[in-house]
Amino acid sequence: MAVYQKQKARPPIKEITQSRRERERLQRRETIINAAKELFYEKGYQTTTMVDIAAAAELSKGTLYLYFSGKDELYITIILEGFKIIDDRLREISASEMDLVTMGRSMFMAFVEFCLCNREYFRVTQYFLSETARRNLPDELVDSVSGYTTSLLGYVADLVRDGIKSGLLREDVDPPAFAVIAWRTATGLLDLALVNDASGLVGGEYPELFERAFDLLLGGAMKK
Amino acid sequence: MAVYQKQKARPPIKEITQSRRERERLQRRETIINAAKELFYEKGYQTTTMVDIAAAAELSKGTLYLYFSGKDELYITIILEGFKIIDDRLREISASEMDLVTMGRSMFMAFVEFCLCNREYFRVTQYFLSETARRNLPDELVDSVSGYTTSLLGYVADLVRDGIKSGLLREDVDPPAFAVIAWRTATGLLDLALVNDASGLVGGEYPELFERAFDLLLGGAMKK
DNA sequence: GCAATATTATGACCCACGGTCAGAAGCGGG
DNA sequence: CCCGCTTCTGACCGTGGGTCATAATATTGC
Repeated sequence: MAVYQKQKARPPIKEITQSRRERERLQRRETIINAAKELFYEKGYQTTTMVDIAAAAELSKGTLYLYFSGKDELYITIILEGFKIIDDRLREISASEMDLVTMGRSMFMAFVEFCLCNREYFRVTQYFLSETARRNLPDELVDSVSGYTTSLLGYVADLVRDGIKSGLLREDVDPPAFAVIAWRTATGLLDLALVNDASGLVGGEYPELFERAFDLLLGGAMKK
Repeated sequence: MAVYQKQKARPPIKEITQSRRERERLQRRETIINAAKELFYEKGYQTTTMVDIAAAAELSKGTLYLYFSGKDELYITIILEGFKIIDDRLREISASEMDLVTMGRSMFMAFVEFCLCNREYFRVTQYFLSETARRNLPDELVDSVSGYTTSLLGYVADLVRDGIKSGLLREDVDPPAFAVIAWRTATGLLDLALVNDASGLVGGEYPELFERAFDLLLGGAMKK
Protein backbone atom coordinates (compact mmCIF):
# COMPACT_ATOMS: atom_id res chain seq x y z
CA MET A 1 0.00 0.00 0.00
CA ALA A 2 2.81 2.37 0.80
CA VAL A 3 4.09 1.76 -2.64
CA TYR A 4 1.95 4.34 -4.32
CA GLN A 5 2.30 7.01 -1.58
CA LYS A 6 3.54 9.82 -3.71
CA GLN A 7 1.26 12.59 -2.44
CA LYS A 8 4.11 15.05 -2.52
CA ALA A 9 5.81 14.91 -5.83
CA ARG A 10 9.46 15.02 -4.83
CA PRO A 11 11.37 17.59 -6.86
CA PRO A 12 14.02 16.20 -9.18
CA ILE A 13 17.36 15.20 -7.68
CA LYS A 14 19.07 18.00 -9.48
CA GLU A 15 17.09 20.63 -7.60
CA ILE A 16 17.65 18.93 -4.28
CA THR A 17 21.41 18.93 -4.58
CA GLN A 18 21.24 22.44 -5.95
CA SER A 19 19.51 23.67 -2.82
CA ARG A 20 21.88 21.79 -0.55
CA ARG A 21 24.78 23.34 -2.43
CA GLU A 22 23.36 26.75 -1.83
CA ARG A 23 23.00 26.08 1.89
CA GLU A 24 26.54 24.84 2.05
CA ARG A 25 27.71 27.90 0.24
CA LEU A 26 25.98 30.15 2.74
CA GLN A 27 27.45 28.07 5.54
CA ARG A 28 30.98 28.61 4.21
CA ARG A 29 30.29 32.28 3.88
CA GLU A 30 29.15 32.39 7.47
CA THR A 31 32.26 30.56 8.60
CA ILE A 32 34.42 33.12 6.87
CA ILE A 33 32.48 36.01 8.35
CA ASN A 34 32.81 34.61 11.84
CA ALA A 35 36.52 34.03 11.49
CA ALA A 36 37.00 37.52 10.10
CA LYS A 37 34.85 39.14 12.76
CA GLU A 38 36.87 37.63 15.53
CA LEU A 39 40.16 38.66 14.01
CA PHE A 40 39.04 42.18 13.14
CA TYR A 41 37.79 42.59 16.65
CA GLU A 42 40.96 41.26 18.15
CA LYS A 43 43.56 42.89 15.96
CA GLY A 44 41.83 45.61 13.97
CA TYR A 45 41.40 46.02 10.26
CA GLN A 46 44.90 46.92 9.18
CA THR A 47 46.74 44.21 11.06
CA THR A 48 44.43 41.38 10.12
CA THR A 49 45.56 39.77 6.88
CA MET A 50 43.58 37.74 4.42
CA VAL A 51 45.82 34.77 5.14
CA ASP A 52 45.00 35.09 8.84
CA ILE A 53 41.32 35.00 8.08
CA ALA A 54 41.72 32.09 5.70
CA ALA A 55 43.66 30.13 8.29
CA ALA A 56 41.08 30.86 10.97
CA ALA A 57 38.34 29.66 8.63
CA GLU A 58 40.42 26.60 7.72
CA LEU A 59 40.55 27.63 4.10
CA SER A 60 43.13 28.95 1.72
CA LYS A 61 43.38 32.58 0.83
CA GLY A 62 42.15 32.14 -2.70
CA THR A 63 38.90 30.65 -1.46
CA LEU A 64 37.98 33.83 0.36
CA TYR A 65 37.81 35.56 -2.99
CA LEU A 66 35.16 33.10 -4.15
CA TYR A 67 32.87 34.45 -1.45
CA PHE A 68 33.91 38.08 -1.17
CA SER A 69 35.29 40.50 -3.71
CA GLY A 70 38.05 41.53 -1.31
CA LYS A 71 38.99 42.52 2.18
CA ASP A 72 36.88 45.65 2.16
CA GLU A 73 33.70 43.89 1.18
CA LEU A 74 34.25 41.32 3.88
CA TYR A 75 34.77 44.13 6.34
CA ILE A 76 31.69 46.05 5.35
CA THR A 77 29.58 42.94 5.35
CA ILE A 78 30.35 42.63 9.02
CA ILE A 79 29.17 46.18 9.60
CA LEU A 80 25.76 45.43 8.31
CA GLU A 81 25.11 42.84 11.00
CA GLY A 82 25.91 45.48 13.59
CA PHE A 83 23.58 47.98 12.00
CA LYS A 84 20.81 45.44 12.02
CA ILE A 85 21.22 44.85 15.74
CA ILE A 86 21.29 48.49 16.74
CA ASP A 87 18.47 49.31 14.36
CA ASP A 88 16.29 46.65 15.97
CA ARG A 89 17.16 47.95 19.41
CA LEU A 90 16.21 51.52 18.56
CA ARG A 91 12.99 50.45 16.90
CA GLU A 92 12.16 48.47 20.01
CA ILE A 93 12.74 51.49 22.20
CA SER A 94 10.79 53.80 19.97
CA ALA A 95 7.84 51.40 20.07
CA SER A 96 7.82 51.19 23.85
CA GLU A 97 5.80 53.16 26.34
CA MET A 98 8.33 55.44 27.95
CA ASP A 99 7.90 59.17 28.24
CA LEU A 100 9.68 61.13 25.53
CA VAL A 101 12.68 62.24 27.53
CA THR A 102 13.38 58.76 28.85
CA MET A 103 12.95 57.38 25.38
CA GLY A 104 15.45 59.82 23.94
CA ARG A 105 17.95 59.10 26.64
CA SER A 106 17.48 55.37 26.19
CA MET A 107 18.11 55.63 22.47
CA PHE A 108 21.21 57.72 22.96
CA MET A 109 22.63 55.42 25.61
CA ALA A 110 21.66 52.25 23.75
CA PHE A 111 23.61 53.45 20.76
CA VAL A 112 26.57 54.42 22.89
CA GLU A 113 26.59 51.17 24.82
CA PHE A 114 26.27 49.10 21.72
CA CYS A 115 29.26 50.83 20.20
CA LEU A 116 31.31 50.49 23.38
CA CYS A 117 30.52 46.79 23.61
CA ASN A 118 31.04 46.18 19.90
CA ARG A 119 33.95 48.42 19.26
CA GLU A 120 34.81 46.79 16.02
CA TYR A 121 31.41 47.49 14.53
CA PHE A 122 31.86 51.06 15.48
CA ARG A 123 35.34 51.33 14.08
CA VAL A 124 34.11 49.79 10.89
CA THR A 125 31.38 52.36 10.49
CA GLN A 126 33.83 55.13 11.11
CA TYR A 127 36.21 53.62 8.62
CA PHE A 128 33.42 53.35 6.13
CA LEU A 129 32.53 56.96 6.62
CA SER A 130 35.91 58.57 6.55
CA GLU A 131 38.22 56.43 4.51
CA THR A 132 38.61 55.99 0.82
CA ALA A 133 36.92 52.64 1.34
CA ARG A 134 33.80 53.72 -0.49
CA ARG A 135 35.54 54.17 -3.78
CA ASN A 136 36.01 50.56 -4.69
CA LEU A 137 33.05 49.10 -2.92
CA PRO A 138 29.93 47.64 -4.54
CA ASP A 139 27.20 50.28 -4.73
CA GLU A 140 24.85 47.86 -3.11
CA LEU A 141 26.87 47.83 0.11
CA VAL A 142 27.22 51.59 0.18
CA ASP A 143 23.47 51.85 -0.23
CA SER A 144 22.82 49.40 2.57
CA VAL A 145 24.94 51.36 4.99
CA SER A 146 23.38 54.65 3.98
CA GLY A 147 19.97 53.09 4.34
CA TYR A 148 20.60 51.93 7.87
CA THR A 149 22.02 55.27 8.86
CA THR A 150 18.97 57.02 7.50
CA SER A 151 16.80 54.60 9.42
CA LEU A 152 18.60 55.26 12.71
CA LEU A 153 18.37 58.99 12.23
CA GLY A 154 14.70 58.60 11.40
CA TYR A 155 13.85 57.22 14.84
CA VAL A 156 15.43 60.21 16.50
CA ALA A 157 13.88 62.75 14.15
CA ASP A 158 10.45 61.24 14.74
CA LEU A 159 10.97 61.42 18.46
CA VAL A 160 11.93 65.08 18.19
CA ARG A 161 8.80 65.76 16.17
CA ASP A 162 6.72 64.18 18.90
CA GLY A 163 8.56 66.28 21.44
CA ILE A 164 7.73 69.46 19.57
CA LYS A 165 4.11 68.45 19.12
CA SER A 166 3.74 67.73 22.81
CA GLY A 167 5.09 71.16 23.66
CA LEU A 168 8.20 69.83 25.36
CA LEU A 169 10.65 71.05 22.74
CA ARG A 170 10.97 74.41 21.05
CA GLU A 171 9.33 74.82 17.66
CA ASP A 172 12.48 76.06 15.99
CA VAL A 173 14.33 72.79 16.54
CA ASP A 174 14.88 71.06 13.24
CA PRO A 175 14.25 67.33 13.78
CA PRO A 176 16.61 65.91 11.14
CA ALA A 177 19.35 68.36 12.09
CA PHE A 178 18.95 67.49 15.76
CA ALA A 179 19.23 63.80 14.90
CA VAL A 180 22.41 64.33 12.96
CA ILE A 181 23.94 66.44 15.68
CA ALA A 182 23.09 63.96 18.40
CA TRP A 183 24.42 61.11 16.30
CA ARG A 184 27.69 62.85 15.55
CA THR A 185 28.13 64.02 19.12
CA ALA A 186 27.86 60.41 20.18
CA THR A 187 30.28 59.17 17.53
CA GLY A 188 32.71 61.96 18.26
CA LEU A 189 32.81 61.06 21.93
CA LEU A 190 32.95 57.35 21.14
CA ASP A 191 35.89 57.89 18.86
CA LEU A 192 37.63 59.45 21.77
CA ALA A 193 36.51 56.90 24.31
CA LEU A 194 37.85 54.01 22.29
CA VAL A 195 41.33 55.47 22.13
CA ASN A 196 41.32 56.99 25.54
CA ASP A 197 41.99 53.71 27.30
CA ALA A 198 45.61 54.40 26.63
CA SER A 199 46.01 58.11 26.26
CA GLY A 200 43.96 59.64 29.04
CA LEU A 201 43.25 63.02 27.49
CA VAL A 202 40.03 63.18 29.40
CA GLY A 203 39.63 62.70 33.09
CA GLY A 204 36.44 61.49 34.66
CA GLU A 205 34.07 58.67 33.97
CA TYR A 206 32.82 57.90 30.52
CA PRO A 207 29.23 56.97 31.09
CA GLU A 208 28.85 60.28 32.87
CA LEU A 209 30.36 62.16 29.94
CA PHE A 210 27.78 60.69 27.57
CA GLU A 211 24.98 61.52 29.99
CA ARG A 212 26.19 65.09 30.20
CA ALA A 213 26.32 65.34 26.44
CA PHE A 214 22.76 64.13 26.14
CA ASP A 215 21.63 66.55 28.85
CA LEU A 216 23.23 69.46 27.04
CA LEU A 217 21.59 68.62 23.73
CA LEU A 218 18.25 68.00 25.36
CA GLY A 219 18.49 71.16 27.45
CA GLY A 220 19.28 73.14 24.33
CA ALA A 221 16.20 71.82 22.57
CA MET A 222 13.72 72.17 25.45
CA LYS A 223 11.48 75.11 26.04
CA LYS A 224 12.71 77.33 28.81
CA MET B 1 93.71 101.28 9.51
CA ALA B 2 91.14 98.81 8.40
CA VAL B 3 93.77 96.17 8.69
CA TYR B 4 93.32 95.68 12.38
CA GLN B 5 89.53 95.93 12.31
CA LYS B 6 88.71 92.71 13.95
CA GLN B 7 86.20 94.03 16.48
CA LYS B 8 84.05 91.01 15.83
CA ALA B 9 86.20 87.96 15.93
CA ARG B 10 84.81 85.94 13.06
CA PRO B 11 84.06 82.41 14.16
CA PRO B 12 86.19 79.73 12.53
CA ILE B 13 85.24 78.59 9.01
CA LYS B 14 84.24 75.26 10.35
CA GLU B 15 81.44 76.74 12.43
CA ILE B 16 80.23 78.88 9.57
CA THR B 17 79.77 75.98 7.21
CA GLN B 18 78.31 74.00 10.05
CA SER B 19 75.60 76.56 10.55
CA ARG B 20 74.92 76.84 6.85
CA ARG B 21 74.66 73.05 6.71
CA GLU B 22 72.10 73.14 9.42
CA ARG B 23 70.05 75.75 7.63
CA GLU B 24 70.18 73.71 4.46
CA ARG B 25 69.09 70.67 6.34
CA LEU B 26 66.07 72.50 7.71
CA GLN B 27 65.36 73.80 4.23
CA ARG B 28 65.33 70.25 2.82
CA ARG B 29 63.06 69.18 5.61
CA GLU B 30 60.70 72.01 4.80
CA THR B 31 60.73 71.08 1.13
CA ILE B 32 59.74 67.53 1.99
CA ILE B 33 56.99 68.67 4.31
CA ASN B 34 55.54 70.96 1.68
CA ALA B 35 55.59 68.28 -0.97
CA ALA B 36 53.99 65.80 1.39
CA LYS B 37 51.37 68.25 2.58
CA GLU B 38 50.21 68.94 -0.94
CA LEU B 39 49.99 65.27 -1.82
CA PHE B 40 48.28 64.24 1.40
CA TYR B 41 45.78 66.99 0.86
CA GLU B 42 45.19 66.01 -2.73
CA LYS B 43 45.10 62.25 -2.47
CA GLY B 44 44.81 61.34 1.20
CA TYR B 45 47.15 59.38 3.40
CA GLN B 46 46.73 55.87 2.08
CA THR B 47 47.02 56.67 -1.60
CA THR B 48 50.04 58.90 -1.29
CA THR B 49 53.23 56.86 -1.53
CA MET B 50 56.67 57.69 -0.29
CA VAL B 51 57.92 57.61 -3.86
CA ASP B 52 55.28 60.18 -4.81
CA ILE B 53 56.46 62.46 -2.05
CA ALA B 54 60.10 61.92 -2.94
CA ALA B 55 59.41 62.75 -6.57
CA ALA B 56 57.46 65.88 -5.65
CA ALA B 57 60.37 66.99 -3.46
CA GLU B 58 62.83 66.13 -6.23
CA LEU B 59 64.58 63.61 -4.05
CA SER B 60 64.85 59.87 -3.94
CA LYS B 61 62.83 57.78 -1.56
CA GLY B 62 65.78 56.87 0.62
CA THR B 63 66.49 60.50 1.36
CA LEU B 64 63.12 60.96 3.01
CA TYR B 65 64.20 58.52 5.65
CA LEU B 66 67.17 60.72 6.50
CA TYR B 67 64.73 63.43 7.60
CA PHE B 68 61.81 61.42 8.93
CA SER B 69 61.62 58.03 10.56
CA GLY B 70 58.82 57.00 8.23
CA LYS B 71 55.56 57.90 6.59
CA ASP B 72 53.72 58.22 9.87
CA GLU B 73 56.15 60.64 11.41
CA LEU B 74 56.02 62.78 8.30
CA TYR B 75 52.27 62.73 8.50
CA ILE B 76 52.09 63.67 12.13
CA THR B 77 54.65 66.40 11.70
CA ILE B 78 52.24 68.07 9.34
CA ILE B 79 49.52 67.90 11.96
CA LEU B 80 51.52 69.90 14.38
CA GLU B 81 51.68 72.92 12.10
CA GLY B 82 47.90 72.87 11.93
CA PHE B 83 47.58 72.67 15.66
CA LYS B 84 49.83 75.66 16.04
CA ILE B 85 47.68 77.72 13.71
CA ILE B 86 44.37 76.87 15.31
CA ASP B 87 45.85 77.21 18.77
CA ASP B 88 47.03 80.74 17.96
CA ARG B 89 43.63 81.59 16.54
CA LEU B 90 41.78 80.43 19.64
CA ARG B 91 44.18 82.20 21.95
CA GLU B 92 43.65 85.36 19.94
CA ILE B 93 39.90 85.07 20.29
CA SER B 94 40.05 84.29 23.98
CA ALA B 95 42.19 87.38 24.53
CA SER B 96 39.78 89.67 22.68
CA GLU B 97 37.02 91.82 24.04
CA MET B 98 33.87 90.05 22.91
CA ASP B 99 31.04 89.09 25.23
CA LEU B 100 31.19 85.49 26.40
CA VAL B 101 28.57 84.06 24.07
CA THR B 102 30.07 85.64 20.99
CA MET B 103 33.47 84.47 22.10
CA GLY B 104 32.28 80.91 22.48
CA ARG B 105 30.60 80.95 19.13
CA SER B 106 33.68 82.45 17.51
CA MET B 107 35.88 79.75 18.94
CA PHE B 108 33.57 77.00 17.82
CA MET B 109 33.20 78.38 14.33
CA ALA B 110 36.89 79.21 14.01
CA PHE B 111 37.72 75.63 14.77
CA VAL B 112 35.14 74.36 12.33
CA GLU B 113 36.16 76.68 9.56
CA PHE B 114 39.80 75.91 10.02
CA CYS B 115 39.10 72.21 9.69
CA LEU B 116 36.88 72.70 6.66
CA CYS B 117 39.52 74.82 4.94
CA ASN B 118 42.36 72.53 5.95
CA ARG B 119 40.74 69.18 5.58
CA GLU B 120 43.95 67.31 5.55
CA TYR B 121 44.97 68.66 8.92
CA PHE B 122 41.70 67.52 10.26
CA ARG B 123 41.89 64.09 8.70
CA VAL B 124 45.34 63.73 10.11
CA THR B 125 44.21 64.50 13.62
CA GLN B 126 41.40 62.02 13.30
CA TYR B 127 43.78 59.42 11.98
CA PHE B 128 46.10 60.09 14.84
CA LEU B 129 43.31 59.67 17.30
CA SER B 130 41.62 56.58 16.00
CA GLU B 131 44.16 54.53 14.15
CA THR B 132 46.90 52.26 15.31
CA ALA B 133 49.25 55.05 14.31
CA ARG B 134 50.23 55.82 17.88
CA ARG B 135 51.83 52.47 18.46
CA ASN B 136 54.97 53.00 16.44
CA LEU B 137 55.30 56.73 16.78
CA PRO B 138 57.94 58.60 18.78
CA ASP B 139 56.60 59.49 22.22
CA GLU B 140 57.67 63.03 21.65
CA LEU B 141 55.18 63.44 18.80
CA VAL B 142 52.38 61.83 20.71
CA ASP B 143 53.07 64.19 23.58
CA SER B 144 53.04 67.21 21.32
CA VAL B 145 49.66 66.34 19.90
CA SER B 146 48.22 65.63 23.33
CA GLY B 147 49.66 68.89 24.54
CA TYR B 148 48.00 70.92 21.83
CA THR B 149 44.70 69.19 22.35
CA THR B 150 44.86 69.95 26.05
CA SER B 151 45.64 73.54 25.23
CA LEU B 152 42.67 73.91 22.88
CA LEU B 153 40.33 72.36 25.41
CA GLY B 154 41.75 74.68 28.04
CA TYR B 155 40.57 77.81 26.24
CA VAL B 156 37.04 76.47 26.14
CA ALA B 157 37.05 75.26 29.72
CA ASP B 158 38.27 78.66 30.90
CA LEU B 159 35.54 80.37 28.94
CA VAL B 160 32.95 78.12 30.52
CA ARG B 161 34.31 78.94 33.95
CA ASP B 162 33.93 82.64 33.19
CA GLY B 163 30.40 81.97 32.01
CA ILE B 164 29.50 80.28 35.26
CA LYS B 165 31.11 83.02 37.32
CA SER B 166 29.19 85.68 35.45
CA GLY B 167 25.92 83.88 36.13
CA LEU B 168 25.25 83.12 32.49
CA LEU B 169 25.77 79.37 32.74
CA ARG B 170 24.43 76.89 35.25
CA GLU B 171 26.68 75.95 38.16
CA ASP B 172 26.43 72.24 37.50
CA VAL B 173 28.12 72.47 34.12
CA ASP B 174 31.51 70.82 34.26
CA PRO B 175 33.93 73.03 32.31
CA PRO B 176 36.37 70.35 31.10
CA ALA B 177 33.53 67.98 30.22
CA PHE B 178 31.74 70.73 28.31
CA ALA B 179 34.93 71.44 26.40
CA VAL B 180 35.37 67.82 25.43
CA ILE B 181 31.77 67.47 24.38
CA ALA B 182 31.84 70.61 22.25
CA TRP B 183 35.10 69.53 20.70
CA ARG B 184 33.84 66.07 19.83
CA THR B 185 30.53 67.37 18.56
CA ALA B 186 32.45 69.55 16.17
CA THR B 187 34.75 66.76 15.04
CA GLY B 188 31.87 64.34 14.68
CA LEU B 189 30.03 66.72 12.40
CA LEU B 190 33.20 67.60 10.54
CA ASP B 191 33.91 63.95 9.91
CA LEU B 192 30.55 63.76 8.29
CA ALA B 193 30.84 67.01 6.41
CA LEU B 194 34.08 65.98 4.79
CA VAL B 195 32.59 62.80 3.37
CA ASN B 196 29.21 64.21 2.68
CA ASP B 197 30.30 65.99 -0.47
CA ALA B 198 29.68 62.74 -2.24
CA SER B 199 27.22 60.80 -0.18
CA GLY B 200 24.56 63.32 0.81
CA LEU B 201 23.28 61.64 3.94
CA VAL B 202 22.36 64.98 5.34
CA GLY B 203 20.31 67.61 3.61
CA GLY B 204 20.61 71.28 4.35
CA GLU B 205 23.47 73.68 4.62
CA TYR B 206 26.52 72.88 6.61
CA PRO B 207 27.39 76.17 8.24
CA GLU B 208 23.87 76.19 9.57
CA LEU B 209 24.24 72.71 11.01
CA PHE B 210 27.30 73.77 12.97
CA GLU B 211 25.51 76.87 14.21
CA ARG B 212 22.62 74.75 15.37
CA ALA B 213 24.94 72.40 17.17
CA PHE B 214 26.57 75.27 19.00
CA ASP B 215 23.17 76.71 19.92
CA LEU B 216 22.05 73.39 21.34
CA LEU B 217 25.13 73.00 23.48
CA LEU B 218 25.01 76.59 24.63
CA GLY B 219 21.29 76.39 25.34
CA GLY B 220 21.86 73.26 27.38
CA ALA B 221 24.47 74.99 29.50
CA MET B 222 22.65 78.27 30.06
CA LYS B 223 20.49 79.13 33.01
CA LYS B 224 16.80 79.00 32.21
C1' DG C 1 31.04 1.34 -10.91
C1' DC C 2 33.32 4.41 -13.98
C1' DA C 3 34.41 7.90 -16.99
C1' DA C 4 32.95 12.67 -18.30
C1' DT C 5 31.87 16.90 -16.54
C1' DA C 6 30.91 20.66 -13.36
C1' DT C 7 32.04 22.77 -9.02
C1' DT C 8 35.03 24.26 -5.47
C1' DA C 9 39.60 24.87 -3.39
C1' DT C 10 44.44 25.78 -3.57
C1' DG C 11 48.87 28.17 -3.25
C1' DA C 12 52.47 29.85 -6.35
C1' DC C 13 52.67 34.04 -8.41
C1' DC C 14 52.17 39.15 -9.40
C1' DC C 15 52.42 43.81 -8.00
C1' DA C 16 52.47 47.83 -4.99
C1' DC C 17 54.40 49.90 -1.15
C1' DG C 18 56.97 50.93 3.21
C1' DG C 19 61.38 50.57 4.72
C1' DT C 20 66.83 49.41 4.48
C1' DC C 21 71.51 49.84 3.24
C1' DA C 22 75.84 49.38 0.57
C1' DG C 23 77.82 52.16 -2.41
C1' DA C 24 77.87 56.65 -5.38
C1' DA C 25 78.23 61.52 -5.60
C1' DG C 26 79.38 65.84 -3.86
C1' DC C 27 81.78 69.03 -0.82
C1' DG C 28 85.46 70.92 2.23
C1' DG C 29 89.88 71.01 4.42
C1' DG C 30 94.67 70.37 3.97
C1' DC D 1 94.64 66.90 -5.91
C1' DC D 2 93.32 63.75 -2.69
C1' DC D 3 91.20 62.10 1.58
C1' DG D 4 87.36 61.88 4.44
C1' DC D 5 82.89 63.26 5.74
C1' DT D 6 78.21 64.18 4.68
C1' DT D 7 74.38 63.56 1.78
C1' DC D 8 71.93 61.04 -1.58
C1' DT D 9 70.54 57.13 -4.31
C1' DG D 10 68.01 53.17 -6.08
C1' DA D 11 68.31 48.19 -6.05
C1' DC D 12 66.67 45.20 -2.77
C1' DC D 13 63.71 43.03 1.01
C1' DG D 14 59.43 41.65 3.37
C1' DT D 15 54.66 41.97 3.62
C1' DG D 16 50.16 41.75 2.14
C1' DG D 17 46.10 42.16 -1.19
C1' DG D 18 44.52 40.08 -5.22
C1' DT D 19 44.75 36.52 -9.49
C1' DC D 20 44.61 32.35 -11.89
C1' DA D 21 46.18 27.88 -13.79
C1' DT D 22 45.79 23.69 -11.82
C1' DA D 23 44.30 20.18 -8.49
C1' DA D 24 40.86 18.05 -5.70
C1' DT D 25 36.25 16.87 -5.12
C1' DA D 26 31.54 16.16 -6.17
C1' DT D 27 27.84 15.14 -9.59
C1' DT D 28 25.83 13.27 -13.55
C1' DG D 29 25.06 10.01 -17.38
C1' DC D 30 25.57 5.52 -18.81
